[in-house]
Amino acid sequence: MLQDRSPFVRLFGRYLREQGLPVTNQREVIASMIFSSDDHLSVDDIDRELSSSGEKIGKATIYRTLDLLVKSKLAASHDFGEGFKRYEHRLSREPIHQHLICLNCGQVLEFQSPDLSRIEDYISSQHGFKPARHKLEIYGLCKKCLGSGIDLKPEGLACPIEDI
Amino acid sequence: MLQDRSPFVRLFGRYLREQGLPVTNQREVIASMIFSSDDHLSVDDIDRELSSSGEKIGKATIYRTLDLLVKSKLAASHDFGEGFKRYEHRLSREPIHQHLICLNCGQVLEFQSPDLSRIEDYISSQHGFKPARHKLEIYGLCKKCLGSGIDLKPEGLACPIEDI
DNA sequence: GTCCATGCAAACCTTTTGCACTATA
DNA sequence: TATAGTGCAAAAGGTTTGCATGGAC
Repeated sequence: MLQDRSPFVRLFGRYLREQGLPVTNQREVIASMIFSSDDHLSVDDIDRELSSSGEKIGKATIYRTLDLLVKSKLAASHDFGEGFKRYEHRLSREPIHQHLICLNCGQVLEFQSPDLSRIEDYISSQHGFKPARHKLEIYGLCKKCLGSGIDLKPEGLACPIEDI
Repeated sequence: MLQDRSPFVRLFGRYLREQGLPVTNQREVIASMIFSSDDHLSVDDIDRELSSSGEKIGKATIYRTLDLLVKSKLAASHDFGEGFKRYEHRLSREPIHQHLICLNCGQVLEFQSPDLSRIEDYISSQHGFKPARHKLEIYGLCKKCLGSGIDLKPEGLACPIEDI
């Protein structure tokens, strides 16, 4: 059971007012949907859920509102290589950019590793690079899919380099 | 100066024959372009370079050949969130999936961190996950852009969560 | 001669944009 | 009432596909 997330919708309203932008019903509905779900939602997910709850909001408005949520830093967008983006709220203090992604069922699990920022700092300093954010994605098979006997098959050359 | 990469084109030819697929001139030209460059090439990069060297190869053929190169595991595709994919050869024995990406000029630097596989193994075991591959991307500003005084500005709420 | 690849154009999918209309403040 | 948002449809941009032709084997 999720805690009440309506304060975050109000926070988004505050952001809009700060920017001199109108707080519309559509924006609040979409924000509320993002804040109420702990999943990574696609625009299509949102559109389908809006339709099934009787809301009539155009896709363009969904895209435009998601842009605002990302700009406000209350939400973040991800690209898991599916050909479209997914969006999630950023209610936790530290945004998590580390994911375990199942290649079979597409489930996304978040995790955090304190060691990772050490790696980020070290590598960056080695290259004179100023890091702003990072993204670690581990692709593989989740517990559930492993349990149902699914396996991944390699398909390329057995040993590309040594075989020349 | 790059070493001679034509053996890899022949290797790709071998892969095609193994699969019962014809080895065509277009496929060899595209493979050769991938193997001769150590950059991450977009389909557009390839198309432009083909045009300027007088080759007339359709975009569909480029896409289809890149698919084959990826299947053969002689090349890999990346999505850096630009809205299109980039391709690179995988001639190094261990494919590198760690990148420093400049948010200003788009330059991509590869790096390797031995500590990362430790993290991958540890996290995976914690979640009963079977890792197949990973991707670590650090976004920020490269040395060159930092040197020319570029900086990144945050734009969201100063402190989204505490401010409710 | 049989497949399969190629090139072109059309289709596709996600995302963006233009515009007439409506709602916010 | 001024300004910006909304919805729709069209456009845009990357990628895929259908089909007639041409090339590999």
